[in-house]
Amino acid sequence: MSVAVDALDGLFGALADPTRRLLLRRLGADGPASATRLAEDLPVTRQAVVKHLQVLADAGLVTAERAGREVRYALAADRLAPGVAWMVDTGAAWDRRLGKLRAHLDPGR
Amino acid sequence: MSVAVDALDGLFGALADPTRRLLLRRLGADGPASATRLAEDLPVTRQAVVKHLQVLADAGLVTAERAGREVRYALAADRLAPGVAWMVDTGAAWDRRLGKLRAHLDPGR
DNA sequence: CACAACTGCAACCTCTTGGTTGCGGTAGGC
DNA sequence: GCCTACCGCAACCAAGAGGTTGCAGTTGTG
Repeated sequence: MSVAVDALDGLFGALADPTRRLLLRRLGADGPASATRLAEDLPVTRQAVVKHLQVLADAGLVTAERAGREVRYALAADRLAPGVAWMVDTGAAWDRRLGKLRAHLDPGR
Repeated sequence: MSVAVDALDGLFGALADPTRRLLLRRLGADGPASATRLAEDLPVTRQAVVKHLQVLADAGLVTAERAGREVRYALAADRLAPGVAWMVDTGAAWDRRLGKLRAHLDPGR
């Protein structure tokens, strides 16, 4: 299963697909649901949805819990945090560089 | 070239690869550089790096500017914003739902 | 019990991705 | 003017992603 060298691989990889982002949005807005139910509104098969949900689960963005003969998938939105952190960090490093550059070009302030 | 239906496809897709994240980090930390120079520190060919930089450029995360016989690639960190926004929005929708649920379960305060 | 509704597994197919090699073009240095 | 960097294009390749179909297993209901 190629144990993602970096957890961010799984995270951003999961978010790279529009269907998966839609699933996350639905789960966030309407609450937990089963794969069969989620597939009803989508132009793809239940199996395809299951695969997407598994990718999301591997990335930790979704939790799967069995309830009788259903499996309810729920959003785990806190797992988005590392992604946000990475982006903010990267942007921050860039800002610092710009800051230094600006200071250098304009030492008088 | 499959004109990414959603710009977020390109953004998250670009960030899903560790080599590309590394490139962004380097460009952010050390400033603009050429593909040849960037490839020196990586275990892949220049051509592979060029392809990665093109993906990043398509996502708007990097700008390419010709300087003599070199091409300097620079980070465009502000393009990370839509990604951050999407994540925060998704998390926020989830929080609101949790809030309503909590209010419903515990109306006494 | 019998039947309907869900899930789970597996095979298979096509298109994309990350990577390589080889070669031809162009810009600077001596 | 010649040689040495760089860049750009194209062909090619193996592996993975997204999707489908078909079928078997499990759980709830009349």
